[in-house]
Amino acid sequence: MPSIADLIAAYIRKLLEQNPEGVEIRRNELASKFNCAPSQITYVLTTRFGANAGFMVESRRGGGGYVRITRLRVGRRQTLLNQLLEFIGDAIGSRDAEAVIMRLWEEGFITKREALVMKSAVEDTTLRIEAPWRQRLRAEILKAMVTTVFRVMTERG
Amino acid sequence: MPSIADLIAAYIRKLLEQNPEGVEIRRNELASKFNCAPSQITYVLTTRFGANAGFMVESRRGGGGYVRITRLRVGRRQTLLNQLLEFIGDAIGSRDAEAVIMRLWEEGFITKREALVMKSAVEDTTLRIEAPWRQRLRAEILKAMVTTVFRVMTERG
DNA sequence: TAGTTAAAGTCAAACAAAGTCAAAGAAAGG
DNA sequence: CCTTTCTTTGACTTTGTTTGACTTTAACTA
Repeated sequence: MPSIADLIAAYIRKLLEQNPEGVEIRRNELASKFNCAPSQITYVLTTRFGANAGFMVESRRGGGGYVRITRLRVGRRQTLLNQLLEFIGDAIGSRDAEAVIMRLWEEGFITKREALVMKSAVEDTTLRIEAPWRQRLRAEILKAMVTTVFRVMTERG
Repeated sequence: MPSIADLIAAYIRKLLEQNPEGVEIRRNELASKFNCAPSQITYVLTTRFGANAGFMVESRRGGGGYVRITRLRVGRRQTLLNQLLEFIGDAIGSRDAEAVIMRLWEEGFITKREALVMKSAVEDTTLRIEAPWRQRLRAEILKAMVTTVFRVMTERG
């Protein structure tokens, strides 16, 4: 006998099939539809639709609140992250750094503004420090930012 | 189901699109159009069209009163930018740097993700370099990013 | 000018979500 | 059985919205 959690998960998956872009539910509504505590929905969301399952969950409280669930193109994501980190390596020049950032932007992982902010952080004019160290430092900073982008993308909230 | 507040906000945004210079409404009229308490309009104005969202709201009471909503031009932002740049100075510790970023976030100038990316760029663990230089470098990077945030915002208008 | 009326503002209370967490219960594994 | 892991629940918290009673300000009118 499947648990309620499984039924709810199946239901949400069905919704997602019908609308692959992402679905919006109301926690309490769903809970009463399945005759369970609202926190059960939260449980299903965290156990079955969390980061590692390849989904993103956003929500809002208060009147007109909602929970939005969207699928992430997960495969490409992880590989891109690894590709980029490898490409950056221990040291990287400003031109290559820019290429990394542009790539992220083209692939739709960051906004233009984020791209500009990131770029400004690793420009030669910002990193005023002796040449051999500059490349290393740039690599550190860039890797930190890129990793954050990908990490945050999979978090909730 | 979007809240009334969202509907009202959408309506005002539509008005602003049609007339980018600024828009004048009558609070009570709008309220009865949306079947809500007049103070609801005030609520929408303060939560969705405040200074941090880049708008200015002027109003007048009494007979022939009105509420005018206009996009904010650079002025006030500029002062915050200058304040922050001054605070950062030539060198800054990680705690203060974080405070700067938090301030930007609280004031609504950057998203949470942008905040996290910026923070990751200036963390101690990222800036692996001798102590006295680290503070300087952090200041440079932070100033570059903050300036970019404001510059890009201004471009968007 | 005083009084009236027509606005808009303020603020706190009530309401409406969703989140958190720990404890109790059920299944599964050894 | 006994332990561990997964599920379910409910009390409490946090966040966001809606309302209404009361205040302030401006314009008009006698």
